[in-house]
Amino acid sequence: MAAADLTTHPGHLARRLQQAHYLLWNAMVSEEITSPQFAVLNTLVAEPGLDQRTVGERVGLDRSTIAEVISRLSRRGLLDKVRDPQDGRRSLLHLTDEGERTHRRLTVRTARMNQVFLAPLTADERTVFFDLIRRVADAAEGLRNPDEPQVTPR
Amino acid sequence: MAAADLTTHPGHLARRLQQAHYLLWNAMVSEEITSPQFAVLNTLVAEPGLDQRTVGERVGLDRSTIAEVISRLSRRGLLDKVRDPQDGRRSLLHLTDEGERTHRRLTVRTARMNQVFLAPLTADERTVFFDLIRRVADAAEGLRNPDEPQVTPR
DNA sequence: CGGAAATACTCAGTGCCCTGATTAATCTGG
DNA sequence: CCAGATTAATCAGGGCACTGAGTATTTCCG
Repeated sequence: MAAADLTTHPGHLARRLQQAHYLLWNAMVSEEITSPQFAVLNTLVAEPGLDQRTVGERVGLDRSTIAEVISRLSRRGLLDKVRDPQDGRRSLLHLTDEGERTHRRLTVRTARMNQVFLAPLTADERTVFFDLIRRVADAAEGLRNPDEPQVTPR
Repeated sequence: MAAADLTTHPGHLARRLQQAHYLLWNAMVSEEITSPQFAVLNTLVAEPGLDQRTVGERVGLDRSTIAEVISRLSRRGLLDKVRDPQDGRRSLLHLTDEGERTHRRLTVRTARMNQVFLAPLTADERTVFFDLIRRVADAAEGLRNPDEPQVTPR
């Protein structure tokens, strides 16, 4: 009795949206490099030499997950990992030439995939789509870190 | 050079949204039962006796994942799994009393959590939020099964 | 009837995602 | 200066998500 309607549950919709994206990514972008892996490459293109924890923060991955993703990228020779001589706890990350080439190649394909993914929406709707999701995600993340100012600097 | 802006990548936003939901679920609903597990319980409340594959279809999980989720729920005594005497390939699923109690208890908490999760949006915005996500997810799923009629019967 | 095709499920393998505990290095205050 | 707190990374463990291959059962058709 009284089963809930999952189509009005944001968590269920978020999961379905992510799954749909996963499948399209595999079909249109790459079967080797995943979307989170691309996010890491993209961050290191913008800010080479970041440490592991900060990269995780940029792309929204916790310490354990970012360690796994980086270890896979490193194993495939897409990035280098060296101990910070100034602070022996940190590992500093830099893309290899191969890593930069891969990023460049996938950037083009990712843009194409996003076009297909968002095709059902008009330009105005896409703006709203981004805005609504961002607001919900940001607010929920804010609940986790009550110490941070409500508008995160940066 | 030329790093992409991930805040305009729907896949990245979808992942962040799901992670935010995961954390809130853990904090406000249950640390034992996950959101996909609740979705399975919910489906079996509405339609007892479904087979495994159909449940997976209802909640959007592939054959392997639904098998794992069901095995966990079964191990915890929340559902029973019996071979269909009419068709020896199928396993038919029914909630136990404990499973129904758990579903009832979590339904209340889930509703509360959704309120908190969607708090940043007005009532109108929530409607748009659901509509946009559903349209994008449905369209992407449609790309996978080109044989299905564009408006799925049911 | 009987073999080929389809179907439901399982298994192995890869990757993402989190928490809690541990280890190593740095920083801080008395 | 040095003991305790903090921080970066690792490790163990549980769960979600997919693909490809394999098994058992049923169905379809000649």
